[in-house]
Amino acid sequence: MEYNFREIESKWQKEWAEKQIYKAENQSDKPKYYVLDMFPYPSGAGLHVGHPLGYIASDIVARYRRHKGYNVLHPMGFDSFGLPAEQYAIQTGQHPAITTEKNIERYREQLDKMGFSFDWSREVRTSDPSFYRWTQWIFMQLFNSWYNKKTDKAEPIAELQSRFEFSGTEDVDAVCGEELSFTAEEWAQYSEAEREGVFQNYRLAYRSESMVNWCPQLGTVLANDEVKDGRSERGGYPVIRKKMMQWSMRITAYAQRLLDGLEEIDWPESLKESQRNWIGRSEGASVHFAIETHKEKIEVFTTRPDTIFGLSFMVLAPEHELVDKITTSDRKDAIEQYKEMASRKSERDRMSDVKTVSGEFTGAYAIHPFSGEELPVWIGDYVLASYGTGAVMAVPAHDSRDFAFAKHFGLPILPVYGEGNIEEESYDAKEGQLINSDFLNGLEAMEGITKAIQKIEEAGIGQGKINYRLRDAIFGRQRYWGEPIPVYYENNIPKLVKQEHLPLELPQVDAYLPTEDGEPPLARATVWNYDPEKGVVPNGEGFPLETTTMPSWAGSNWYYLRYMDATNTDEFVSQDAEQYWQNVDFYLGGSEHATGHLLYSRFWYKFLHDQGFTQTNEPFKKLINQGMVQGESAMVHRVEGTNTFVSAGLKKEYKTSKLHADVSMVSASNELDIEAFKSWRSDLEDAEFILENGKFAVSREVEKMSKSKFNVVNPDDIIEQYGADTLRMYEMFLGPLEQSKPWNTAGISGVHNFLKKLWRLYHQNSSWNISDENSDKKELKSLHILIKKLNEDINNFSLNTSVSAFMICVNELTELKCNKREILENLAVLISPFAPHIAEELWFGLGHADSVTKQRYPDHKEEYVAENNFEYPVSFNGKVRFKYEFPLSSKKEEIEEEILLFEKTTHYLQGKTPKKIIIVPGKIINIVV
RNA sequence: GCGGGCGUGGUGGAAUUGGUAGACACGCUAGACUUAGGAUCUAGUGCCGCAAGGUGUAAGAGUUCGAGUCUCUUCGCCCGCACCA
Repeated sequence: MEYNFREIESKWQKEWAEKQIYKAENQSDKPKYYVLDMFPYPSGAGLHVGHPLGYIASDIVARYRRHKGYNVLHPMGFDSFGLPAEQYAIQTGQHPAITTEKNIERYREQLDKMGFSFDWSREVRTSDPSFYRWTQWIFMQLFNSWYNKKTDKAEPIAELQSRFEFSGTEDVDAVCGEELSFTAEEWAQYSEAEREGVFQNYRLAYRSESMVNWCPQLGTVLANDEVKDGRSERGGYPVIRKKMMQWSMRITAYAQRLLDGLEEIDWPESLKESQRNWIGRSEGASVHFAIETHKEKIEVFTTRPDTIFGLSFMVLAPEHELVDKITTSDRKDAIEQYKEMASRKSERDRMSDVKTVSGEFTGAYAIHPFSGEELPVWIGDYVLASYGTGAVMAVPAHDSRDFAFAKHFGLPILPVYGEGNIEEESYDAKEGQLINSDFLNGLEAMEGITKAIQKIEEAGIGQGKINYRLRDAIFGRQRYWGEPIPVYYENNIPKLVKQEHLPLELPQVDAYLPTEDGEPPLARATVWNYDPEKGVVPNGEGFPLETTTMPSWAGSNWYYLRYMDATNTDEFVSQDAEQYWQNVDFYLGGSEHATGHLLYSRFWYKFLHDQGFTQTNEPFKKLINQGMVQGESAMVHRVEGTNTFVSAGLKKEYKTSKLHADVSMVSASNELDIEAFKSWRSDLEDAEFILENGKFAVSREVEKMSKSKFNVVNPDDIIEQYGADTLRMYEMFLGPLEQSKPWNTAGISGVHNFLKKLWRLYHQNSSWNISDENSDKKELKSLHILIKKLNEDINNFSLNTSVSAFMICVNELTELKCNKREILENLAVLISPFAPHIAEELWFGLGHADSVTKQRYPDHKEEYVAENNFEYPVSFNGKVRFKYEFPLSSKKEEIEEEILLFEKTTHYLQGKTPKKIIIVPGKIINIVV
């Protein structure tokens, strides 16, 4: 009987699906364990071998935990709103829902072949109205909330309203766009529109005129994390800065809590560091500077208030609102010209051009608050409008950027620390003693900061302040294929759609493009107005609905909560389900979501926590980033200007250019199938080949796996050839989970051979061959070492070494010709998380009717792992510690004899006698001296 | 520039956390069985050397009885942030 993986795998997959064996219950006496994969965007290309890497690892963990007696939630779904489906729709006119549905079907088919233990009854799709109705619902909660700094949590906006009615802004300490100040009487006089304007300043989901990243090619705005190096993350199109009325999320309200929360979660340090950088907390002071001949004050943020006496000028960002007000008439033209030039520069230009110093004098002077001296006010594009207050106090002696500016324009450089050579460069370190600084003289830098803040506060010109780099997240997208924002406009006042009208479903449109006058695609809909009584009505009736949609991260912000109670039609998740599952115990996904998805979902989770909907502080307790599986592209070398190809080893003798060949035409030993290559493309039909030792070789390059590089390896093909169990184990065997690695099919035969060897252990001469005799010590030892190793490895997510441990054990058992029932039963259970199909078949073959999945994972017994341990007591005090190995066969007497000899001869002991010796034959011993 | 991580055979990668470096696997070399199989089994395989032996974890130094592991310097690679005041 051969190991017929095709038959075995399809048989058990069918069986598992029919019996719904992986369905998780929301009530159980068992402890819960929530294993989550980052759900995929179903692209048209289908899955390649890289995608399932994480799913396999999490599936092993999920199956292992089930064996260990946990009630495991291991769901899967699809992040099905997104750009590619929309762009395909623009080209073909086909509704994105149709393409998406097709792609999901294909994904599901591929996933099913790999034997995953997902509970598909909980599947979610972000583009499904039954799902996004709750995304819209959460948006409404955010719209109806403000952030109270005093209680440090989000509270209902109605509560804020009653405060305004009672005492205006007095006693209101809120996170807001700008500090407002009005009395209850003034509030009473405000019109409805004015009031809403005030509320927008406080709501957690709000509209504001703000600088956005606008991508003309994509026709939409992008969030900061969707822009890389001044270009769009998707597509790589240029992004420009533009002022627009936009929906935003006040994530900045949660900056500190998002930072603090990182301490309590078990995530990779690098990922936490990325989030810390992104949040960018810095401590310092906010200082107001008076301007000569003007009422207005310039507010700056500085981390170095200690250097305030080294201040010699001020610089504003060109976009700063005070620039026009304070510029003197003689400087007007120059300033206008400079502003014009700065606004034309794209963000990318501005970043790539950090070395050129530029700026312009406004003609105005600010007053130094302590010395009373005049400080010229400049504008310069090295000051960013989006950070701090968009203005800096320039201390050229102790800040390299201010230094460059001062040198360039010949402004004074006043040192307040003696260190460094300020003729050459600024001295930026926060070390040394202050000089030339009045009341700060003689203080150490850190003391100087504290003292300066104290003096600034006493003088009433500012206060200590913590500033964050984190910006509010732009939430609206000028796209069709996203969740409609559940808002309509009554006399231009944004109002929420009634809850009973959710979901607010995407309307039909004639095309998926923006309109001619640049309105988002939803503006094309003819039925896109709202009547609070009737719901969505044709245009012409009711009030206009919002036409922008939510960004793709909206649904992925909270999908993991929906899995807990996926079919609930009354709530986004029931309290019972949420209380039971709480949060994700183990989350697995790529590191590319560090400052996007993983930050936004923590934000929403904390918001929902404030609302009393979630129990814990953090959504994902443990997180691992699986590495990317890259492709090994095959490059053929063509002699330039000809249709002649030269084998890789000879390419140096010719002038060649390279092109990608499809990896399916290349053998593991890099030999190209010339006939297949010729018939691949019409222009290659009459190609000629210069061989090397009778063969034509390609060269290999490791690149991202992609269709355009012809290096995609399809898991379906691997499964067809070797089976899902081999694929699963091989992907784990490839290397550490976190590490990126190229896919190389060459080694897969080793894993496949292992499974065949495993199979043979249970069979002899084509039939099952199991002995009911008792197992002997060697067999038990081999088994228990494996159990011990597996328990350790799976808990450490070190799955590659687990596969090796299986191989060692099976090699040993094969050598021992072991066919004992006790050993083989345990082995079937142990391998089940890794290779579930073969495990199930072996378990079945051992005569069991129930599924191997339900078996308890064994614990190892120390007595088998180290059965000959004994202690050798000696009297001696010291601290030397070393190890020595005895052969496996050693007897106690032999070892003792050996030690006596050892003590005499070795110089490590320096004539001393060891205190305690712990001995494990076959292993290294520990000698504590 | 700042922050985080890494560097081990021909290849993927192990190393009980300071204790036999190279587990396991691929590849390669021999051989066995064979009416050929992409089958299975045996032996070998870091490098130099016929061998004894020497040498060896990017390079150099240090701590230690002992360093792939700890410290410092240099080189190289990867990731994140970046005119952030």
